[in-house]
Amino acid sequence: MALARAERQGIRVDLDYCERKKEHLTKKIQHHNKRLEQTKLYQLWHKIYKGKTNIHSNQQLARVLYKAMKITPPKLTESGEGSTDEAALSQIDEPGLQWILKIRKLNKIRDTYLAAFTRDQYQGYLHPSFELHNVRTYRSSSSNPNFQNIPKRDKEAMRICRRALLPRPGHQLLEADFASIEVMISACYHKDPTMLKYLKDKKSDMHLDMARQIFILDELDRSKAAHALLRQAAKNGFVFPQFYGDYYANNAASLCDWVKLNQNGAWKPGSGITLPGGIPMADHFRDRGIKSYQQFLDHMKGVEDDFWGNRFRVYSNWRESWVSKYRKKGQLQMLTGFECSGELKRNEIINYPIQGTAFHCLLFAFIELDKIRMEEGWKSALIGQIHDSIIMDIDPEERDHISNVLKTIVKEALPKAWPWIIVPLDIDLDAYEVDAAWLK
DNA sequence: GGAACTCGCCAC
DNA sequence: AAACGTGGCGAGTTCC
Repeated sequence: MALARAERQGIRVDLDYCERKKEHLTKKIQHHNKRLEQTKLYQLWHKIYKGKTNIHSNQQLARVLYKAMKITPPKLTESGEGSTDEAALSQIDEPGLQWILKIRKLNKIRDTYLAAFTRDQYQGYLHPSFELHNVRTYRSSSSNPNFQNIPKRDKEAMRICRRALLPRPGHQLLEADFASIEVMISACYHKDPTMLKYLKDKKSDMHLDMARQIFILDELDRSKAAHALLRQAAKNGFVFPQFYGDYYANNAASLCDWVKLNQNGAWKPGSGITLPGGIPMADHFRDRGIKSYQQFLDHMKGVEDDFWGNRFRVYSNWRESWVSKYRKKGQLQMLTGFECSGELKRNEIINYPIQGTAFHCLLFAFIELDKIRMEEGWKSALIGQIHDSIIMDIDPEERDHISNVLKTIVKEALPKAWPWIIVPLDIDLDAYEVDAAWLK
């Protein structure tokens, strides 16, 4: 019912802006099209496909690149065909591909996001569906339009799309995000003492510790830009993928992307990002006995063994026993009481309970907040939810009260209702300007 | 002309 | 033993 009420409230959308921006994008796309048509790539393409030439066909592109031009595919798709995704194309040195990538990106913004906003709006408001019956883990899904995948990381796409979404006049948009909710919930299952210490002690920093170990640096200082990047690399290139069931060989490749080192053979002195003090990453590693990608791979194998065998031994044991229990019973039961059955792979078995339970914490907060909103007759509205965050359209006068209510729900009501929560949950609020779109 | 499929790409 | 988890959706393509 709380989700249904959010659907009915809706999100205000700037229709004039959407129309203007779609036209603007169309002109830009036409311009990139003209540049593409001047390339050798396109001329060969047109020679093969004549009147059937379609620059949006990846099947045609694959045949031009990998058959006609005899380029070796840098990577393959799931079904074994030569891939034409961004990662593949950016490894091919062929003028023309840059225009394909630019056109793809602008098309995506125009046809997936802005077009959906104008198509799905009713009287200037979007009413995306939030559904609870689609996802195997008991998370939610969203559609018509999907409110849970609006661009954020790519700054250009983010600005163009989010500029279209507004608060009601005189109001402001507000996001309330659970802090590290999946890691917090995982700890409620495995109760690993090392992990619990990381989560309870605000001075400790798991990702920084992992960066120290991965990059063999004793002194790491988050306030230095290069060190902050190494921490990000450790977090997104090792720790989180490991939690999801990834392994060291993939991590090693990803980490090399982060620090700009080769993924084959020896590392050239002077290569890689520069560390504080002006030392190149490759030289730093060389002085510590790692001179090539192969040696880095061996190093990462050791880091992984230590991660699960020593640092998070209890977490690792929980995974194994959780998998055996599922295999014995054919079913797993979450801390919320929800069950999953059917054929599950190892990584699914260890991920589902964490993902589903984390979302149920969000749902608990969403429902309680909505209840209090109705009881107290707020002008502010709950308008959506993105797995671990609540999106509101608020009256600025009510902001402090909403903040207090939310903090109380998350820090007091939630752990009281669910005593298996043995970690300190928190939620961070982030408000946008009054009358401003969904961007900073 | 619609269903079902692949591929690519956006979010958490 | 296994090799990153969950979705929605647009465009192209193939099948019926």
